[in-house]
Amino acid sequence: MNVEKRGCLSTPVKHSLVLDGEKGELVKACGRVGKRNGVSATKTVEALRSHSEAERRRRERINAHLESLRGLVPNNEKMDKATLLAEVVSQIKQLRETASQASEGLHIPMDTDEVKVGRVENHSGDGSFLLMASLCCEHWPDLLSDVRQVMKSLPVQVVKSEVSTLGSRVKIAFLITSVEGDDGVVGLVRAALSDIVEKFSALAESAEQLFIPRKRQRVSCIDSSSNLFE
Amino acid sequence: MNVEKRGCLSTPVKHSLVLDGEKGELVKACGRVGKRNGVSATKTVEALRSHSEAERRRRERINAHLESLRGLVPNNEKMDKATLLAEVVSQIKQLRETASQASEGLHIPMDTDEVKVGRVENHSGDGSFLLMASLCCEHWPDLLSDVRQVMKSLPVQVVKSEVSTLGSRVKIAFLITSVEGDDGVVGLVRAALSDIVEKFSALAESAEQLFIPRKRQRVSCIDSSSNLFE
DNA sequence: ACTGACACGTGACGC
DNA sequence: TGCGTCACGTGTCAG
Repeated sequence: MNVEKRGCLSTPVKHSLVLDGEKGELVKACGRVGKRNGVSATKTVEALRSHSEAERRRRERINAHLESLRGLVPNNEKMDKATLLAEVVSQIKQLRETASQASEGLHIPMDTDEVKVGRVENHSGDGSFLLMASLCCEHWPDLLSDVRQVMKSLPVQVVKSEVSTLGSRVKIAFLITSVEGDDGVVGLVRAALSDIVEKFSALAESAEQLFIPRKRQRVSCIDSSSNLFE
Repeated sequence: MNVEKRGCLSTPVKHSLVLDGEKGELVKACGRVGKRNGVSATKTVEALRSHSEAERRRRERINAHLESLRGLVPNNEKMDKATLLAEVVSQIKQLRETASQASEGLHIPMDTDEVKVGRVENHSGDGSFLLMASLCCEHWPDLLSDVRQVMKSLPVQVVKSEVSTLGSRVKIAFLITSVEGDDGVVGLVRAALSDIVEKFSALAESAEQLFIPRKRQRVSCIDSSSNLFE
């Protein structure tokens, strides 16, 4: 067995004192007591009693949370403690997946940087092409200005834009048209947007590395960090 | 104690046999063995050993799920088993809330000005109140700056903000928290946001009245007018 | 009879 | 030191 072993298993048997019954009573002193059964015995049994009570409190706390978890999974009752936990972990994973899926269409920023550019179906066959572009990254003070400037420099026209924040993350989505129908413009937009998110990555790497070891907050979904309107 | 009690607590002490050591060895027979220590003893110790091994397997299963849960909460390591479970239940509740929230509010700007402020259910009972606020109005150049400034002056903290545009209309939605639980802050936020939309109405009334009779575009959902990044 | 699941008390370890 | 947390073995009940 390669796992670390703690607890009483690796030690020689003791079981000197046994506490039992509704009230703490010393029942057995099977091993060598060694010394007299005077005041030290009562002290020992009292310590033992408080110990077991503390342990019972801990168990009650854990089981209370476990029961409150039972109320959150679909098949709440009559479930193994282990399978309940398994159900909980799958529930969390599924919730995260659906949350991120909902954010696909709803533009909720995730915790990973990304740039996506794709062509939408031609909306009216008038030679112009419709593109859907989005970038997701950390927010920094001049992000919107930079984005504005970059988009102005591209041979596209922004039809609709939507910026949403979640904590310190920000996602900006565009609906843009381009008269140049080839795929070159797709790569162009993607490169420009990638430049922006990489610009921040490089900018952050220099300062972040000291006092923010690896915060990487997972999707805890509502947090109180900075946002666009700070 | 009114809870059902199971296990060895309510029974007189037994501890007839004790299994210990790396391999199962019978160490002590403290109580009355009663019968001979013949084949029945070896059978008993074998049963005891398989029992403890099964229990260890069960523990390992539970702890494995617990560890995989640790990987899903934000502060994964060095956390109490109980507080870990508490964190998990709050995580699930928050994920459900945000999931339901994401599905309901599409945040598409309408063509009528409006300000909505409402209280969301307490998200974790930690005294802070969660508010949902949104305003919808025409877009003008300094709208975002004004909103930013107003929100900064309020005794609230913006947790999430989302701005979407449709044509020349813009809708800005906030998820904000406030430590002051009374309804005063609701009115405060509503008044501040109403100030903003009225500010534009007054500003527009002076100039608009001549050359923009009644544009009133309906919800044609994707159009190519001005946007936030123009 | 046997297995799995639970609660309990207890030793070890950390602060 | 004492208090809290953990893993362990064990008694006990249900299927």
